[in-house]
Amino acid sequence: MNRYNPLAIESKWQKIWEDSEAFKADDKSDKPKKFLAEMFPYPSGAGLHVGHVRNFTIVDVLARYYSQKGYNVLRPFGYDTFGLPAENYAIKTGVSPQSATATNVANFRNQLKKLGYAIDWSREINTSSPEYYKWTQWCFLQLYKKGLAYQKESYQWWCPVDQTVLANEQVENGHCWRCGSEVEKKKLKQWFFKITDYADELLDDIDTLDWPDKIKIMQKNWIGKSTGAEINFETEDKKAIRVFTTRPDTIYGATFLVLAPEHPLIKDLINDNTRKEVEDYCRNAIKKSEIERQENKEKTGVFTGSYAINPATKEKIPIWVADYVLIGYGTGAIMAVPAGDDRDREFAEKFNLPIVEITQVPKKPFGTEKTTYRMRDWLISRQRYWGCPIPIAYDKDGNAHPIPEDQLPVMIPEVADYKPDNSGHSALAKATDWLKVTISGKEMIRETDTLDGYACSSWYLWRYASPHDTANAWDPAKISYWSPLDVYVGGDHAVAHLLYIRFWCKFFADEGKLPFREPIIKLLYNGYINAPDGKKMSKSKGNVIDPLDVINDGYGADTLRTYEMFIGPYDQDAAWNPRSVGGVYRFLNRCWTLCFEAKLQNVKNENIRHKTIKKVTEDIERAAFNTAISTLMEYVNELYKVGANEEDLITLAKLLKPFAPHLASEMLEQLSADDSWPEYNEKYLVTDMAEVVIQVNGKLRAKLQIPVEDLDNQTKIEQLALADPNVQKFTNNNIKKTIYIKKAKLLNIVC
RNA sequence: GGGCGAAUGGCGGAAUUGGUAGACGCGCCAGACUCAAAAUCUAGUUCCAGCAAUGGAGUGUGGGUUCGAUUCCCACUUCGCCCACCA
Repeated sequence: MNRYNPLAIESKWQKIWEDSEAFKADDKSDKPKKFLAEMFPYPSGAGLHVGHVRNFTIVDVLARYYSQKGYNVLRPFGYDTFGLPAENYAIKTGVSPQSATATNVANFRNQLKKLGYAIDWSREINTSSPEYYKWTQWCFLQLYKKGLAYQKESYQWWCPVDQTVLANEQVENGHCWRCGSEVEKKKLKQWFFKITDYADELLDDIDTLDWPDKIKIMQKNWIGKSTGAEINFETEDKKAIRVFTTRPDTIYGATFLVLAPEHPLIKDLINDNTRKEVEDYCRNAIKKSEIERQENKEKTGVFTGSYAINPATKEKIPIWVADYVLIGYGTGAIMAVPAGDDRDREFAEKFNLPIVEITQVPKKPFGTEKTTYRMRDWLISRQRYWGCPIPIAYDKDGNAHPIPEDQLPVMIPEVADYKPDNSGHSALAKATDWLKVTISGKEMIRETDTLDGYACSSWYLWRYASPHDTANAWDPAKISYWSPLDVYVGGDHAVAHLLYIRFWCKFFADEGKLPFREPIIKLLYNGYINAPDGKKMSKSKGNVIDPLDVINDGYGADTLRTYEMFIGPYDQDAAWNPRSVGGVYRFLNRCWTLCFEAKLQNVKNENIRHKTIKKVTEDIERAAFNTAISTLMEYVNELYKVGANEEDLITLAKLLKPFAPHLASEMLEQLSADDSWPEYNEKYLVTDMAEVVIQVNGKLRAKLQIPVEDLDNQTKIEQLALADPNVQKFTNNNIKKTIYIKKAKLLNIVC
């Protein structure tokens, strides 16, 4: 007797798919298209983990399902290869990031092939290859030309260990998202993208997206639009202090002003008595790490010595400095209304400032209407070697000049030592020859900052349309055929990446380079897979499940894939259960046995077969992969009971193929069948007899088998129900009314 | 502090629009096959009572709406995630 041998079957089909370039997408086709992708991974040295497998398998199930349905499917793959781990590894070992990245990509590619993914390998992209980052630099220059890439000196998050600036999104509870060390503030000249120009459109278009509400709400909160007013308060010597408030109507209760410690007017408001105290306070507050500000929410502040006039009450009110007012939001100054705002009240109580109830509301509002956003411009400078060089050079006066497009890419030079120095420059500053560049005949020095990795991932989906184009970032005709992306799958970057890619899409649409304003139609945001103990998998805890071990232990890729789809709803976190893996293996083994070992039976299974087709199809459409698989399990269990005919096995193999493509291909080959997605026929969904549930006062008391044509005959059903002894026991001939729901095949007798 | 979500057997989960709660899988239990084990197959498995038919209870807690509530409403408890002095 033969046995299900997944490893033999899988290597056979993987070779067939590779040799025939089975998943090469067609740039022109009469068929409707589907463009599907996962959030491309950072290829770490550890290789694939089970979380990747969940993410990529969802895409693969959809890609195979739509192919089987007759769509022209584009399912490419890429690697997000710039980043700190490769650079830190280089600093530690001397192995260049270029070389470590090549090794890791090759390892990922081999592992992906062992999973049998339906990837168009001719479209593989890699953000750290010069052919790719040339166009990342080109994108930067387009933004620069329109004034959307600009330099500004400001206080920025600085990670003292990684020696780099971090964006707001890369600071988690006052700690660096990479190395976990406490971050500090540093005043630096940095490059920014002006994402705030698109704040309104980014906000308004969220409602048009077929994305999870959770993500949409997070993006809305991140953008944080609020409308209010800016009001000028004059000091006694006629200096204007502009404040922002969402409640201009509370101005009669404004009893003092508060400025952020970084506010530029502070130096004009202090006097000889207050100078030292205020300057000390500001210096400390600016230096104070965010973690200290958070841990100690006790209000602190100092009086400047100056007063302003409340334009509503004409009262003289003191001007204070306090770090609970943030320089980056509004105008960096507020009118404090302690009677209406908890923070202002706390401050007033601590410093004995007047708390005045709001007695009137101004008929004509003070100030001018103003909208503000919590979202700040996107800080893109990174003082790191292993990133996309910013295509800028400086003349001898320090003025920035773009590198001409025909001089792209600005290549990453080879260096001997990858360590950044402590002057705030990356290791690129050590490449002395590379630093020198001639633009329009003038000697200049190159920018040594590199771009935030999120810039590289802000356009990669469009590169998939024409990954080898040497004349364009993306081919206009091909991108209009494939884009926008129909389904994007991932479990990370709810705000950052998914907001940035929307921003670039809108910008390039305005440039006439993209014929759509939203890059991703549908987003599936998958949950994490945790260790069997329910905790996060981590090397230090030693609870990591290696997906390649699961395959090589003999279960095979089909079991691994099917198990990860069966583990639970795709959007929820799940804990790995080794025993359940065995259960899925048993299921595939039963499929194999039915096809290769069992005798075909002359049975009529139309009803169960067509019910199965309908349910599995609908479940895949609504991304309920776990119940699609349980439906297939029910079908197999039924076929074991009643026997299977050839049509049953063909249908089973076709429905199974998105999840277990190797086994299904083997079955289809044995059955000499193609893999076209089966259609169900409504006429087989109905049976001769139907079960009607009889309730008395909402409690189940009997089940009746009646001919289907009698389902419309309520009188007859009632008669049959009342003839049932168990129903009689509970009704006692005392019936108030009956409710019959045909759709639910349910009769409720109320008494 | 604010926002969002979740809570169902021994465990993971199902119930898609208010209509038979517990599909499917794990585990457990019994049987078949075997010298035996593994593998495989068959049957059972929410709890309580009962040989059984069947009855009672039951979806975090307390209330409400309804003929009927895991599903809708109100209050609460616990857990998870996100944001967090944004005026």
